[in-house]
Amino acid sequence: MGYRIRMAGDASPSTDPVQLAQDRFIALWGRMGSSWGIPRTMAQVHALLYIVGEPMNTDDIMARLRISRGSASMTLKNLQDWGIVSRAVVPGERKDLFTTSSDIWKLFRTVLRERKKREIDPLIDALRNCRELTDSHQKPRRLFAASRTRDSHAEEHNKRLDAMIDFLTMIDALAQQLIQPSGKGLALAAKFFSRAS
Amino acid sequence: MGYRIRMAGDASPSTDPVQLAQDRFIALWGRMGSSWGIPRTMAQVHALLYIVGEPMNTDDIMARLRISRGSASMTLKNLQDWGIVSRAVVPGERKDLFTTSSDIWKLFRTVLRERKKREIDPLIDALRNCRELTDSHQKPRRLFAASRTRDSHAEEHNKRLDAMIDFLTMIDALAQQLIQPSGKGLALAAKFFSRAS
DNA sequence: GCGTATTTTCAAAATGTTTTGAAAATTCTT
DNA sequence: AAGAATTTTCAAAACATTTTGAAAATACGC
Repeated sequence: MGYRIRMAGDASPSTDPVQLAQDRFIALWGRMGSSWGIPRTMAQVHALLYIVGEPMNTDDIMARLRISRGSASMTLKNLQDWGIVSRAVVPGERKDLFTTSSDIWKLFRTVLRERKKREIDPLIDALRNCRELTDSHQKPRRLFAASRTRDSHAEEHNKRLDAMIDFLTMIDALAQQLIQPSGKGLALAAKFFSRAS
Repeated sequence: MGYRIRMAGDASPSTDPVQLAQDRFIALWGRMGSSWGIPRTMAQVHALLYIVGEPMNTDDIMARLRISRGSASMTLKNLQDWGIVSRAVVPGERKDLFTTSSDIWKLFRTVLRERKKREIDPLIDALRNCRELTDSHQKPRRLFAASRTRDSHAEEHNKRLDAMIDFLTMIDALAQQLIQPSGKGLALAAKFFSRAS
Protein backbone atom coordinates (compact mmCIF):
# COMPACT_ATOMS: atom_id res chain seq x y z
CA MET A 1 0.00 0.00 0.00
CA GLY A 2 1.12 3.56 0.57
CA TYR A 3 0.69 4.81 -2.98
CA ARG A 4 -1.49 4.36 -5.93
CA ILE A 5 -0.69 2.31 -8.94
CA ARG A 6 -2.22 3.37 -12.22
CA MET A 7 -5.38 1.34 -12.47
CA ALA A 8 -7.25 -0.48 -15.17
CA GLY A 9 -9.30 2.02 -17.14
CA ASP A 10 -6.98 4.82 -16.18
CA ALA A 11 -5.72 5.28 -19.68
CA SER A 12 -4.51 8.86 -19.50
CA PRO A 13 -0.74 9.13 -19.63
CA SER A 14 0.48 9.98 -16.19
CA THR A 15 2.23 13.18 -15.37
CA ASP A 16 3.83 11.75 -12.26
CA PRO A 17 7.58 11.64 -12.87
CA VAL A 18 7.91 8.32 -11.07
CA GLN A 19 5.26 6.85 -13.31
CA LEU A 20 7.00 8.20 -16.36
CA ALA A 21 10.34 6.92 -15.21
CA GLN A 22 8.82 3.50 -14.55
CA ASP A 23 7.37 3.37 -18.03
CA ARG A 24 10.67 4.33 -19.53
CA PHE A 25 12.51 1.75 -17.51
CA ILE A 26 10.04 -0.90 -18.58
CA ALA A 27 10.44 0.00 -22.22
CA LEU A 28 14.22 -0.05 -22.01
CA TRP A 29 14.36 -3.33 -20.19
CA GLY A 30 11.97 -4.86 -22.68
CA ARG A 31 14.12 -3.79 -25.58
CA MET A 32 17.28 -5.05 -23.97
CA GLY A 33 15.59 -8.36 -23.27
CA SER A 34 14.68 -8.90 -26.86
CA SER A 35 18.16 -8.18 -28.06
CA TRP A 36 19.36 -10.99 -25.78
CA GLY A 37 16.78 -13.51 -26.82
CA ILE A 38 14.20 -12.91 -24.11
CA PRO A 39 10.65 -12.12 -25.25
CA ARG A 40 9.95 -8.44 -24.88
CA THR A 41 6.80 -8.91 -22.83
CA MET A 42 8.57 -11.25 -20.47
CA ALA A 43 11.28 -8.70 -19.84
CA GLN A 44 8.68 -5.98 -19.44
CA VAL A 45 6.67 -7.86 -16.87
CA HIS A 46 9.82 -8.50 -14.95
CA ALA A 47 10.83 -4.86 -15.23
CA LEU A 48 7.45 -3.76 -13.96
CA LEU A 49 7.60 -5.98 -10.92
CA TYR A 50 11.15 -4.92 -10.23
CA ILE A 51 10.64 -1.20 -10.53
CA VAL A 52 7.31 -1.04 -8.76
CA GLY A 53 8.82 -2.99 -5.94
CA GLU A 54 5.70 -4.54 -4.56
CA PRO A 55 3.54 -7.52 -5.45
CA MET A 56 1.06 -7.03 -8.28
CA ASN A 57 -1.84 -9.10 -9.46
CA THR A 58 -2.56 -10.17 -13.00
CA ASP A 59 -5.15 -7.49 -13.66
CA ASP A 60 -2.87 -4.69 -12.61
CA ILE A 61 -0.07 -6.05 -14.75
CA MET A 62 -2.41 -6.38 -17.72
CA ALA A 63 -3.66 -2.84 -17.28
CA ARG A 64 -0.28 -1.30 -16.79
CA LEU A 65 1.39 -2.99 -19.76
CA ARG A 66 -1.75 -3.18 -21.88
CA ILE A 67 -1.44 -6.86 -22.55
CA SER A 68 -4.07 -9.57 -22.70
CA ARG A 69 -4.93 -11.94 -19.92
CA GLY A 70 -3.53 -14.87 -21.83
CA SER A 71 -0.26 -13.16 -22.42
CA ALA A 72 0.05 -12.12 -18.81
CA SER A 73 -0.72 -15.62 -17.63
CA MET A 74 1.80 -17.33 -19.89
CA THR A 75 4.47 -14.76 -19.28
CA LEU A 76 4.09 -15.04 -15.53
CA LYS A 77 4.25 -18.81 -15.81
CA ASN A 78 7.47 -18.59 -17.79
CA LEU A 79 8.99 -16.10 -15.39
CA GLN A 80 8.18 -18.48 -12.59
CA ASP A 81 9.70 -21.40 -14.48
CA TRP A 82 12.82 -19.34 -14.87
CA GLY A 83 12.78 -18.76 -11.14
CA ILE A 84 12.84 -14.98 -11.24
CA VAL A 85 9.24 -14.32 -10.30
CA SER A 86 7.31 -15.89 -7.48
CA ARG A 87 3.88 -15.70 -5.98
CA ALA A 88 3.65 -13.52 -2.96
CA VAL A 89 1.44 -14.68 -0.16
CA VAL A 90 -0.62 -11.79 1.16
CA PRO A 91 -3.40 -12.70 3.57
CA GLY A 92 -6.80 -11.46 2.54
CA GLU A 93 -5.95 -11.24 -1.14
CA ARG A 94 -8.17 -13.13 -3.51
CA LYS A 95 -6.05 -12.76 -6.61
CA ASP A 96 -2.56 -14.15 -7.01
CA LEU A 97 0.17 -11.64 -6.39
CA PHE A 98 3.54 -11.77 -8.08
CA THR A 99 6.91 -10.39 -7.08
CA THR A 100 10.48 -10.47 -8.18
CA SER A 101 13.55 -10.21 -6.04
CA SER A 102 14.92 -6.74 -5.51
CA ASP A 103 18.41 -8.24 -5.38
CA ILE A 104 19.77 -7.91 -8.88
CA TRP A 105 22.71 -10.18 -8.26
CA LYS A 106 20.33 -12.89 -7.25
CA LEU A 107 18.30 -12.33 -10.40
CA PHE A 108 21.43 -12.41 -12.47
CA ARG A 109 22.59 -15.66 -10.95
CA THR A 110 19.18 -17.19 -11.47
CA VAL A 111 19.11 -16.26 -15.12
CA LEU A 112 22.65 -17.49 -15.60
CA ARG A 113 21.87 -20.78 -13.91
CA GLU A 114 18.84 -21.32 -16.11
CA ARG A 115 20.58 -20.47 -19.33
CA LYS A 116 23.52 -22.65 -18.47
CA LYS A 117 21.23 -25.55 -17.73
CA ARG A 118 19.03 -25.11 -20.78
CA GLU A 119 21.48 -23.93 -23.39
CA ILE A 120 25.14 -24.24 -22.56
CA ASP A 121 25.19 -27.68 -21.01
CA PRO A 122 23.14 -29.36 -23.75
CA LEU A 123 25.25 -27.63 -26.38
CA ILE A 124 28.46 -28.95 -24.89
CA ASP A 125 27.00 -32.43 -24.72
CA ALA A 126 25.90 -32.28 -28.32
CA LEU A 127 29.30 -31.03 -29.41
CA ARG A 128 31.01 -33.88 -27.59
CA ASN A 129 28.78 -36.29 -29.46
CA CYS A 130 29.62 -34.52 -32.64
CA ARG A 131 33.28 -34.83 -31.84
CA GLU A 132 32.98 -38.59 -31.61
CA LEU A 133 31.98 -38.77 -35.26
CA THR A 134 35.54 -38.02 -36.25
CA ASP A 135 37.36 -39.73 -33.44
CA SER A 136 39.07 -42.44 -35.45
CA HIS A 137 39.01 -45.51 -33.23
CA GLN A 138 41.00 -47.65 -35.65
CA LYS A 139 44.74 -47.08 -35.78
CA PRO A 140 45.67 -44.94 -38.73
CA ARG A 141 47.24 -47.22 -41.33
CA ARG A 142 48.04 -44.67 -43.97
CA LEU A 143 48.24 -47.01 -46.96
CA PHE A 144 47.39 -44.45 -49.60
CA ALA A 145 48.23 -40.85 -50.16
CA ALA A 146 44.51 -40.11 -50.39
CA SER A 147 43.79 -41.48 -46.96
CA ARG A 148 46.75 -39.64 -45.53
CA THR A 149 45.29 -36.40 -46.84
CA ARG A 150 41.93 -37.36 -45.50
CA ASP A 151 43.41 -38.05 -42.07
CA SER A 152 45.11 -34.71 -41.83
CA HIS A 153 41.92 -33.12 -42.98
CA ALA A 154 40.11 -34.81 -40.14
CA GLU A 155 42.85 -33.83 -37.73
CA GLU A 156 42.49 -30.18 -38.60
CA HIS A 157 38.78 -30.46 -38.19
CA ASN A 158 39.20 -32.07 -34.81
CA LYS A 159 41.54 -29.37 -33.69
CA ARG A 160 38.98 -26.69 -34.43
CA LEU A 161 36.15 -28.61 -32.86
CA ASP A 162 38.21 -29.30 -29.75
CA ALA A 163 39.12 -25.66 -29.47
CA MET A 164 35.45 -24.78 -29.50
CA ILE A 165 34.55 -27.42 -26.97
CA ASP A 166 37.36 -26.29 -24.70
CA PHE A 167 36.23 -22.71 -24.97
CA LEU A 168 32.68 -23.54 -24.06
CA THR A 169 33.80 -25.76 -21.22
CA MET A 170 35.74 -22.82 -19.90
CA ILE A 171 32.76 -20.49 -20.18
CA ASP A 172 30.69 -23.11 -18.48
CA ALA A 173 33.10 -23.30 -15.57
CA LEU A 174 33.11 -19.56 -15.25
CA ALA A 175 29.32 -19.49 -15.25
CA GLN A 176 29.34 -22.16 -12.59
CA GLN A 177 31.50 -19.97 -10.40
CA LEU A 178 29.27 -16.98 -10.86
CA ILE A 179 26.23 -19.05 -10.05
CA GLN A 180 27.53 -20.09 -6.65
CA PRO A 181 25.66 -18.08 -4.07
CA SER A 182 28.68 -18.35 -1.80
CA GLY A 183 31.09 -15.72 -3.06
CA LYS A 184 30.30 -12.14 -3.88
CA GLY A 185 30.42 -13.21 -7.50
CA LEU A 186 31.08 -10.49 -9.96
CA ALA A 187 31.86 -7.90 -7.35
CA LEU A 188 35.00 -9.87 -6.58
CA ALA A 189 35.63 -10.49 -10.21
CA ALA A 190 35.51 -6.81 -10.86
CA LYS A 191 38.07 -6.08 -8.23
CA PHE A 192 40.30 -8.74 -9.70
CA PHE A 193 39.97 -7.43 -13.18
CA SER A 194 40.49 -3.82 -12.35
CA ARG A 195 43.70 -4.73 -10.54
CA ALA A 196 44.83 -6.89 -13.45
CA SER A 197 44.50 -4.20 -16.09
CA MET B 1 42.94 -26.47 -51.74
CA GLY B 2 43.87 -29.90 -50.46
CA TYR B 3 40.41 -31.31 -50.17
CA ARG B 4 37.06 -30.97 -51.73
CA ILE B 5 34.19 -28.99 -50.38
CA ARG B 6 30.72 -30.15 -51.24
CA MET B 7 29.84 -28.19 -54.34
CA ALA B 8 26.79 -26.49 -55.73
CA GLY B 9 24.53 -29.07 -57.28
CA ASP B 10 26.00 -31.82 -55.15
CA ALA B 11 22.83 -32.34 -53.21
CA SER B 12 23.42 -35.88 -52.00
CA PRO B 13 24.01 -36.08 -48.28
CA SER B 14 27.64 -36.83 -47.69
CA THR B 15 28.84 -39.99 -46.08
CA ASP B 16 32.17 -38.46 -45.09
CA PRO B 17 32.27 -38.27 -41.30
CA VAL B 18 34.01 -34.90 -41.36
CA GLN B 19 31.29 -33.53 -43.58
CA LEU B 20 28.64 -34.93 -41.29
CA ALA B 21 30.35 -33.52 -38.24
CA GLN B 22 30.62 -30.13 -39.92
CA ASP B 23 26.93 -30.13 -40.70
CA ARG B 24 26.10 -31.02 -37.16
CA PHE B 25 28.35 -28.36 -35.79
CA ILE B 26 26.77 -25.79 -38.08
CA ALA B 27 23.28 -26.78 -37.01
CA LEU B 28 24.19 -26.63 -33.32
CA TRP B 29 25.92 -23.30 -33.60
CA GLY B 30 22.99 -21.89 -35.52
CA ARG B 31 20.57 -22.98 -32.85
CA MET B 32 22.71 -21.58 -30.05
CA GLY B 33 22.97 -18.31 -31.94
CA SER B 34 19.27 -17.88 -32.16
CA SER B 35 18.78 -18.54 -28.49
CA TRP B 36 21.16 -15.65 -27.80
CA GLY B 37 19.59 -13.22 -30.20
CA ILE B 38 21.78 -13.83 -33.24
CA PRO B 39 20.02 -14.73 -36.49
CA ARG B 40 20.36 -18.41 -37.18
CA THR B 41 21.77 -17.97 -40.65
CA MET B 42 24.35 -15.53 -39.40
CA ALA B 43 25.53 -18.00 -36.80
CA GLN B 44 25.53 -20.78 -39.37
CA VAL B 45 27.64 -18.88 -41.85
CA HIS B 46 30.09 -18.12 -39.13
CA ALA B 47 30.09 -21.73 -38.00
CA LEU B 48 30.75 -22.91 -41.54
CA LEU B 49 33.71 -20.61 -42.01
CA TYR B 50 35.06 -21.54 -38.63
CA ILE B 51 34.77 -25.28 -38.98
CA VAL B 52 35.91 -25.50 -42.58
CA GLY B 53 38.90 -23.45 -41.64
CA GLU B 54 39.62 -21.92 -44.99
CA PRO B 55 38.27 -19.04 -47.04
CA MET B 56 35.06 -19.67 -48.92
CA ASN B 57 33.29 -17.70 -51.60
CA THR B 58 29.66 -16.73 -51.68
CA ASP B 59 28.61 -19.49 -54.04
CA ASP B 60 30.15 -22.21 -51.94
CA ILE B 61 28.51 -20.82 -48.82
CA MET B 62 25.16 -20.62 -50.58
CA ALA B 63 25.44 -24.17 -51.81
CA ARG B 64 26.61 -25.61 -48.55
CA LEU B 65 23.95 -23.95 -46.41
CA ARG B 66 21.28 -23.91 -49.11
CA ILE B 67 20.58 -20.23 -48.74
CA SER B 68 19.87 -17.59 -51.37
CA ARG B 69 22.38 -15.19 -52.78
CA GLY B 70 20.67 -12.26 -51.11
CA SER B 71 20.73 -13.90 -47.75
CA ALA B 72 24.37 -14.84 -48.10
CA SER B 73 25.29 -11.34 -49.14
CA MET B 74 23.49 -9.62 -46.28
CA THR B 75 24.65 -12.10 -43.72
CA LEU B 76 28.26 -11.75 -44.79
CA LYS B 77 27.91 -8.00 -44.67
CA ASN B 78 26.56 -8.16 -41.14
CA LEU B 79 29.26 -10.54 -40.03
CA GLN B 80 31.81 -8.12 -41.40
CA ASP B 81 30.14 -5.21 -39.62
CA TRP B 82 30.39 -7.21 -36.43
CA GLY B 83 34.05 -7.69 -37.16
CA ILE B 84 34.07 -11.48 -36.99
CA VAL B 85 34.36 -12.22 -40.69
CA SER B 86 36.75 -10.62 -43.13
CA ARG B 87 37.57 -10.87 -46.78
CA ALA B 88 40.56 -12.98 -47.52
CA VAL B 89 42.88 -11.79 -50.23
CA VAL B 90 43.88 -14.69 -52.42
CA PRO B 91 45.71 -13.76 -55.63
CA GLY B 92 44.10 -15.10 -58.75
CA GLU B 93 40.65 -15.41 -57.23
CA ARG B 94 37.84 -13.64 -58.99
CA LYS B 95 35.21 -14.06 -56.33
CA ASP B 96 35.43 -12.60 -52.86
CA LEU B 97 36.61 -15.02 -50.26
CA PHE B 98 35.55 -14.86 -46.63
CA THR B 99 37.21 -16.11 -43.49
CA THR B 100 36.78 -15.98 -39.78
CA SER B 101 39.47 -16.11 -37.15
CA SER B 102 40.35 -19.53 -35.83
CA ASP B 103 41.07 -17.93 -32.46
CA ILE B 104 37.90 -18.32 -30.46
CA TRP B 105 38.99 -15.94 -27.74
CA LYS B 106 39.46 -13.28 -30.31
CA LEU B 107 36.01 -13.97 -31.71
CA PHE B 108 34.55 -13.85 -28.26
CA ARG B 109 36.17 -10.54 -27.47
CA THR B 110 34.99 -9.11 -30.75
CA VAL B 111 31.41 -10.12 -30.12
CA LEU B 112 31.58 -8.81 -26.59
CA ARG B 113 33.01 -5.51 -27.73
CA GLU B 114 30.28 -5.08 -30.32
CA ARG B 115 27.45 -5.98 -27.99
CA LYS B 116 28.79 -3.69 -25.31
CA LYS B 117 29.02 -0.85 -27.76
CA ARG B 118 25.63 -1.43 -29.36
CA GLU B 119 23.55 -2.59 -26.45
CA ILE B 120 25.02 -2.16 -23.01
CA ASP B 121 26.47 1.34 -23.33
CA PRO B 122 23.35 2.88 -24.87
CA LEU B 123 21.21 1.15 -22.28
CA ILE B 124 23.22 2.59 -19.42
CA ASP B 125 23.02 6.03 -20.98
CA ALA B 126 19.29 5.77 -21.39
CA LEU B 127 18.88 4.60 -17.81
CA ARG B 128 20.90 7.52 -16.54
CA ASN B 129 18.59 9.84 -18.44
CA CYS B 130 15.67 8.00 -17.00
CA ARG B 131 17.12 8.44 -13.56
CA GLU B 132 17.19 12.19 -13.96
CA LEU B 133 13.43 12.27 -14.29
CA THR B 134 13.11 11.60 -10.59
CA ASP B 135 16.15 13.45 -9.36
CA SER B 136 14.42 16.18 -7.41
CA HIS B 137 16.48 19.29 -7.95
CA GLN B 138 14.41 21.43 -5.66
CA LYS B 139 14.96 21.06 -1.94
CA PRO B 140 12.31 18.87 -0.40
CA ARG B 141 9.98 21.14 1.56
CA ARG B 142 7.58 18.55 2.86
CA LEU B 143 4.64 20.80 3.55
CA PHE B 144 1.97 18.17 3.24
CA ALA B 145 1.66 14.59 4.27
CA ALA B 146 0.79 13.70 0.70
CA SER B 147 4.02 15.09 -0.67
CA ARG B 148 6.01 13.37 2.03
CA THR B 149 4.50 10.07 0.94
CA ARG B 150 5.21 10.95 -2.61
CA ASP B 151 8.85 11.72 -1.83
CA SER B 152 9.48 8.46 -0.11
CA HIS B 153 7.80 6.73 -2.98
CA ALA B 154 10.23 8.43 -5.32
CA GLU B 155 13.13 7.59 -3.04
CA GLU B 156 12.29 3.92 -3.14
CA HIS B 157 12.02 4.10 -6.87
CA ASN B 158 15.38 5.80 -7.13
CA LYS B 159 16.98 3.19 -4.97
CA ARG B 160 15.85 0.42 -7.28
CA LEU B 161 16.82 2.29 -10.38
CA ASP B 162 20.23 3.11 -8.96
CA ALA B 163 20.78 -0.51 -8.03
CA MET B 164 20.10 -1.48 -11.63
CA ILE B 165 22.36 1.19 -13.04
CA ASP B 166 25.12 0.19 -10.65
CA PHE B 167 24.74 -3.42 -11.63
CA LEU B 168 24.96 -2.67 -15.32
CA THR B 169 27.90 -0.36 -14.79
CA MET B 170 29.63 -3.21 -13.05
CA ILE B 171 28.87 -5.63 -15.89
CA ASP B 172 30.09 -3.03 -18.30
CA ALA B 173 33.38 -2.70 -16.47
CA LEU B 174 33.80 -6.43 -16.44
CA ALA B 175 33.11 -6.60 -20.16
CA GLN B 176 35.65 -3.86 -20.69
CA GLN B 177 38.25 -5.93 -18.92
CA LEU B 178 37.48 -9.00 -20.95
CA ILE B 179 37.65 -7.01 -24.15
CA GLN B 180 41.19 -5.81 -23.53
CA PRO B 181 43.42 -7.77 -25.85
CA SER B 182 46.20 -7.37 -23.31
CA GLY B 183 45.56 -10.00 -20.66
CA LYS B 184 44.65 -13.59 -21.23
CA GLY B 185 41.10 -12.61 -20.45
CA LEU B 186 38.87 -15.37 -19.29
CA ALA B 187 41.67 -17.86 -18.93
CA LEU B 188 42.94 -15.79 -16.04
CA ALA B 189 39.47 -15.27 -14.75
CA ALA B 190 38.95 -18.97 -14.68
CA LYS B 191 42.03 -19.54 -12.62
CA PHE B 192 40.91 -16.87 -10.24
CA PHE B 193 37.47 -18.28 -9.87
CA SER B 194 38.52 -21.85 -9.44
CA ARG B 195 40.85 -20.78 -6.65
CA ALA B 196 38.16 -18.63 -5.07
CA SER B 197 35.57 -21.35 -4.72
C1' DG C 1 -22.30 -29.39 -4.42
C1' DC C 2 -23.41 -24.87 -6.56
C1' DG C 3 -22.35 -20.54 -8.14
C1' DT C 4 -18.79 -17.20 -8.58
C1' DA C 5 -14.10 -15.59 -9.05
C1' DT C 6 -9.80 -16.51 -10.91
C1' DT C 7 -6.44 -18.78 -13.72
C1' DT C 8 -4.94 -21.53 -17.60
C1' DT C 9 -5.02 -23.18 -22.18
C1' DC C 10 -4.75 -23.03 -27.08
C1' DA C 11 -6.29 -22.20 -31.93
C1' DA C 12 -6.37 -18.37 -34.64
C1' DA C 13 -4.73 -13.69 -35.58
C1' DA C 14 -1.32 -10.30 -35.33
C1' DT C 15 3.13 -9.07 -35.39
C1' DG C 16 8.01 -9.26 -36.20
C1' DT C 17 11.91 -11.28 -38.53
C1' DT C 18 14.36 -13.56 -42.06
C1' DT C 19 14.80 -15.10 -46.71
C1' DT C 20 14.20 -14.96 -51.44
C1' DG C 21 15.00 -13.67 -56.20
C1' DA C 22 15.47 -10.72 -59.63
C1' DA C 23 16.82 -6.06 -60.87
C1' DA C 24 20.28 -2.59 -60.14
C1' DA C 25 24.80 -1.45 -59.11
C1' DT C 26 29.44 -2.29 -59.09
C1' DT C 27 33.79 -4.22 -60.43
C1' DC C 28 36.80 -6.34 -63.52
C1' DT C 29 38.76 -7.61 -68.19
C1' DT C 30 39.93 -6.70 -72.48
C1' DA D 1 34.02 1.91 -72.98
C1' DA D 2 31.45 -2.41 -73.80
C1' DG D 3 30.52 -6.66 -72.05
C1' DA D 4 30.87 -10.15 -68.59
C1' DA D 5 31.23 -11.45 -63.88
C1' DT D 6 30.16 -10.53 -59.34
C1' DT D 7 27.96 -8.27 -55.52
C1' DT D 8 24.36 -5.57 -53.39
C1' DT D 9 19.79 -4.03 -52.66
C1' DC D 10 15.05 -4.32 -51.45
C1' DA D 11 10.02 -5.31 -52.04
C1' DA D 12 7.47 -9.20 -51.54
C1' DA D 13 6.98 -13.86 -49.66
C1' DA D 14 7.92 -17.21 -46.28
C1' DC D 15 8.61 -18.22 -41.81
C1' DA D 16 8.75 -17.86 -36.79
C1' DT D 17 7.23 -15.91 -32.67
C1' DT D 18 4.13 -13.62 -29.78
C1' DT D 19 -0.41 -12.15 -28.51
C1' DT D 20 -5.17 -12.42 -28.20
C1' DG D 21 -9.61 -13.78 -26.46
C1' DA D 22 -12.84 -16.80 -25.34
C1' DA D 23 -13.67 -21.42 -23.66
C1' DA D 24 -12.22 -24.79 -20.31
C1' DA D 25 -10.37 -25.74 -16.04
C1' DT D 26 -9.55 -24.85 -11.42
C1' DA D 27 -10.06 -22.82 -6.81
C1' DC D 28 -12.90 -20.69 -3.37
C1' DG D 29 -16.76 -19.48 -0.26
C1' DC D 30 -21.04 -20.64 1.28
